[in-house]
Amino acid sequence: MASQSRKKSITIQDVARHANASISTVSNVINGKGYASESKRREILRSVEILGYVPSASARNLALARTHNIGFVLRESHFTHSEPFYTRIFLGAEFESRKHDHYVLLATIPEDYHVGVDTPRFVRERNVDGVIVAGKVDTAFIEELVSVGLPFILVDFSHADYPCLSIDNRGGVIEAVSFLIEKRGHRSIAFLGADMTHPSIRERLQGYRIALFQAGIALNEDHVLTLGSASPTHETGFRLADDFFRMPDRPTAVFCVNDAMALGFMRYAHEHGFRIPEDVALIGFDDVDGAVFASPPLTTVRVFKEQFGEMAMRQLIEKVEGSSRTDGSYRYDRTTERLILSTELVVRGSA
Amino acid sequence: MASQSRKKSITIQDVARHANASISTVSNVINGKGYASESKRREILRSVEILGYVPSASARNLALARTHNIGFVLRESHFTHSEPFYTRIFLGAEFESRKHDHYVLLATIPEDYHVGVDTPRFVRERNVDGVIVAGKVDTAFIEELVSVGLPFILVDFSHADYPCLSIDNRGGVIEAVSFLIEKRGHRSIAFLGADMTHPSIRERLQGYRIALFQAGIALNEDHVLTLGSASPTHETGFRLADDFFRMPDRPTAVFCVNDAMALGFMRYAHEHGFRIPEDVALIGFDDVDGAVFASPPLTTVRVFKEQFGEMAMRQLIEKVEGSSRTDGSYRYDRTTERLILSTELVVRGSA
DNA sequence: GCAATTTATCGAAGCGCTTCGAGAAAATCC
DNA sequence: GGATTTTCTCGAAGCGCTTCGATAAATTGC
Repeated sequence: MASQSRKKSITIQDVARHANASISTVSNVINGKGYASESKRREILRSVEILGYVPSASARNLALARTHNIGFVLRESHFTHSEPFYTRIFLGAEFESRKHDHYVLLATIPEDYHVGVDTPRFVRERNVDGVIVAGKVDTAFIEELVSVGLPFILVDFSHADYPCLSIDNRGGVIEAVSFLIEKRGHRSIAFLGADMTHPSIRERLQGYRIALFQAGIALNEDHVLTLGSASPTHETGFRLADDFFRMPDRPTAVFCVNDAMALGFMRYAHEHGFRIPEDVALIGFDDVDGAVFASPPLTTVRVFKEQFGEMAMRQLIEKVEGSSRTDGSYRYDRTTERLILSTELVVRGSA
Repeated sequence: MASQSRKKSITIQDVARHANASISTVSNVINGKGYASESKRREILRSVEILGYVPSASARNLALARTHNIGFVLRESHFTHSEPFYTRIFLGAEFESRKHDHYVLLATIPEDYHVGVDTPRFVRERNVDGVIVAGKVDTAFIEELVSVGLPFILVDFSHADYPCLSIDNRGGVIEAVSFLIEKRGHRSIAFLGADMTHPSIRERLQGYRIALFQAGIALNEDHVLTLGSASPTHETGFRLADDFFRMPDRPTAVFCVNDAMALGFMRYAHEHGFRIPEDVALIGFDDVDGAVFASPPLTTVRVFKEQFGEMAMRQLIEKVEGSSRTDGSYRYDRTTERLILSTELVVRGSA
């Protein structure tokens, strides 16, 4: 059974000996640098094949002062809810990282971050070449990243002038709300939100306002229901639904700031005998997995999450590679500082 | 703005110089090995503090021929569905890994695995000290792991004689079904399943049988509804619900092999006007996030997923550490080969 | 045809760390 | 008090890789 002797892994030395070449030549051939005669190259490659040589990452990293790791950071609460949204982004990033021969190290940080205490191990140990920060995090963390000089990119969040990748929140909401107005004939539409300090959520609110404005509908502030600083969760949606259905002159449609809330809203409706979309039309944002399984399936604004993660990873690696070339110092590339990913309205049964 | 010069990171050399000691002494003090006078030790520690020294993982790994990485492998489909079940296990593992100063590298492999082609990069490059395999994977992969001599542990799966960690599937189902019988007075209970080749699912079926037997209820094979080799997904649950509700002499309660299926079943019921638990009582397995938000909230068998991941990580690291000490060869510790985690019945509205 | 390039190949120094002796100094033993 | 043993400290040899010259051979230029 599985008693296995530790295999002495074969090194570049072995290849060199086997191919009758020097270590440096082998290294060059493998990395496609420098010169090498066709014959030598072939022989070395053959030896690599025969011996099954695979370079040691540790050794290479040590020599290159690179780690080939990218850190991925989110807030604890995001991951603990196994938030499908960020999970997908993570997935996209992970996927992309392989193409570039990088690994992704994950870490979570608490909501209120304390520099030093909560510092992810991989930044303390400088065990990553760059960091992807997903979602809203304590800005103290971002500043720490800056101070240790680690390249990073913010995803679905923004802060000061740092490079970031955002969703087209405004555009997405405008499309959704305009759809309710133009295609479905609603004139009275509520906005349900939470955590209104979040940049993305503010943008969604803006989108809502703009869409109403464009349609010439006066904004009724009573139609904007938010739960202070609560997170936009299923639970929050459920609670706001309670407020909503008690409204005297209740709107005929609802836009929820994300799908989790929309689903919570939907559950409330179910449990209280309100019908969707007959009694109230509902649109969410994100297009999470559960959206399509809801009954009725949720109409929502789709965000291409995997693509989002991929993009972030690509941007970051580009920056990292760039910076390692011009050794000494690097500068963020102004042209790719802020990217915006567009969304797509997915019309299903709820609206 | 963020133009930042690459900081020359400080090394053990710097500490040695600053503390007026030799490199080897510094190394010893840091790792708590060998001898060191109290004065020297203090001085060195102080220098470490002042200079903010953090050992380079690459260098240490190279010297120790260890990576301090643990691989976590699942099937693509599992992760693509952002399967909350495995995500949680991953989380637990990730969490535990930090305590032991390890990182977790994630990889997915396709359903039908081809040795060599699909080999996760970290096993090809021997970039991990051990591997956690979550869920059912192609056995070819497991055999590859054996052949390269990488320690591993199977989670929620088992194969041959390899170390594994399982859920108490049998016990969990027995508790659930007995509950339906004894506390809720059901005498006719259906079993909905899928992917019946999966060890865990077979065990659940066994549990179902045992519970009926214990209650002196004759097993009616027609009450076991399965969808060949399909996965136990939301969709599968939905489809089997259709079969179920068309049954001439339909049972009064249903046990679904997991929550995803139960939720799918529930959606079907909703959409077709059947009421839960009035028309049919429903119990799932896993206690996924969505279970509590369903209406009615789903009664289910809770699996402690995070704990599951933690446990797997602890086991694996123990094995890895052990093996690196007795250099040369290691042997699996027979006493911890197969661990079983118990479950808990969570009674909510659906039964 | 000889200097100037370009191409090939290699040895050796280093990346930052661990660890194995070896040599001193201090403590312990009869 | 001399022989052991224990404690302390350090230099140096790796770990497997990249890379910077150096050297030599082949190619080019005029």
